[in-house]
Amino acid sequence: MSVQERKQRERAERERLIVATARELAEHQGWDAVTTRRLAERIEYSQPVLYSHFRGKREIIGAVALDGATEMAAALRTAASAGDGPRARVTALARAYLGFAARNPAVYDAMFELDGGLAFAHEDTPQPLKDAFSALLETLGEVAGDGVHPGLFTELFWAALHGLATLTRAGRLPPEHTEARVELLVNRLAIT
Amino acid sequence: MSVQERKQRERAERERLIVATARELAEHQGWDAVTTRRLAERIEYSQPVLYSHFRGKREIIGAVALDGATEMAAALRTAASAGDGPRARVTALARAYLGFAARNPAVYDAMFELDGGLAFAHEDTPQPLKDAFSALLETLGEVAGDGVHPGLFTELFWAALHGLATLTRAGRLPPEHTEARVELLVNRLAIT
DNA sequence: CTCTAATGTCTAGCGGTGCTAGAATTCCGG
DNA sequence: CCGGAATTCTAGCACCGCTAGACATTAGAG
Repeated sequence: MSVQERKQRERAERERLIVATARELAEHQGWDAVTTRRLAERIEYSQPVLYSHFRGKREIIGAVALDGATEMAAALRTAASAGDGPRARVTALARAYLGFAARNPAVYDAMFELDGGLAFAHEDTPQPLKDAFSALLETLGEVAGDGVHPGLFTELFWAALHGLATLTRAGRLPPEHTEARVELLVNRLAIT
Repeated sequence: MSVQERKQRERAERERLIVATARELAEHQGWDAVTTRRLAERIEYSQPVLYSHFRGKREIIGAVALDGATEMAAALRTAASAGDGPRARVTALARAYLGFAARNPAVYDAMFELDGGLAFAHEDTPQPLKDAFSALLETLGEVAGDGVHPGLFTELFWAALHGLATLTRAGRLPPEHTEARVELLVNRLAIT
C-alpha cells in the first residue's frame, strides 16, 4: 500500500506545482503568457501531463482562482478584525479588497474576469468562493441598515468594490483618488 | 478626382461593414468566434484586407467599442431626460446603463473588458468615450451632494454600475434582485 | 486605343495556440 | 528477473493572428 500512497502524494504535489507555476507565470507575465507549452516546460514535464491533472487550461485557471479565494477570504477577515467599530471595519475591509486586487492582478482575474469554469451563486459553488463572500458578509451585514437584506447589501457593496478594482487596473479610472473613492463609498453605503 | 472620391467612399463603406460584421458575430457567438478568418469570410474578402483597414484584431475591437460608446451615450441621455426630478433621472440612468450592458454584452465587453487599445482618463481619450462619461456626469452631478466632487462621485457610481453589470452577466450575482440592487444603490448614493 | 505603372487583392505560409492519439518508457508485483 | 500495467513522451491535428510576395486590376500618359 505504501507505494501507492507515495505515488498519490507525489501526484498531489505535482498538481500543486502546476497551479503554483501557472499563478507565478500569470502574475509575472500575464495570463496570455500562460500557455500549456510554457507551463509544461516550467514544471519539467510534457504537455499531456497537464491534461492528466486538469481537463484543460480553464480548469487550471479555476484552480488558481480557488487558491486566491482562500487567500482573499483570510486577508479580508484579518483586515476587518483589526478595526474597532463597524465603520472602521468596513473601511479596512474595502481597502483590503482593493489592495488584494491590486497586488494580485492575475489571481483576481482568474477569480472574476476569466472563465475558470466555476459555478457561482448556486449551492454547488466551491467552498472557498462561498467563504470569501461570507467574509464580506460578516463585516458588511453590520452596516446594511434597517430593513435591508444583508446579502443584497453585500452584493451591492461587493459590486462597487469590483467595479473600482477592475476599472482602476484597466486604466479606466485614474489611480490618484482611490482612497477618496473608498471613503465616499463607505460614507454613503454603510449605515452605522 | 471623382474616381478617387468614389474609391474612398467604398473604402469607408467596407470599413463600416467590417466593424458591423465583427459586432454582429461577437454578439451572436461571442468574441472568441470573431477570428480574422471568419470575419474575412463574412465580408467576402481575404484576411489581409482587414489589415489594410486596421492594425490588427485589437483595433477592430476598439472600433466596435467606439460605436458602442456613442450608442450608450445616446441611450443614457434619452433615459435620463425622461425622468422628472434628479432622483428619477438617476434611477432611469442606472436602469438604462444596466439594460444596455445586458442587451449588448459583446459591445459592452469591447468597451470595458477587452483590450481595444483605447486610451482612458487622459486627454487623448477618444471623444465617444469622453462623451459617454459626460452623459453620466450630467445626471449624476446633480446628486453628488455638497462638497463632493461631481467627477469623483460619477466615477464611484459608474464603478458600482460596472460591477453590477459584469458580475451579473458572468453569473456571479443572481439576476433576480437586479432591480432591488439598483434601488438600494440610488437610495444610498444619490443625495437629493 | 495601348501600354505602363501603381494600386489593390489574394495565395500561401510562419510561428504560435489548446489539445490528443498512439508509441515508448518506466515501474511494480509476483 | 520478467510480464503487464501504469505513466510519460513524441508527434501531430486544426486553428489562431499576422504578413511577404505573387498576381490581378485599374488609371492615366502618350
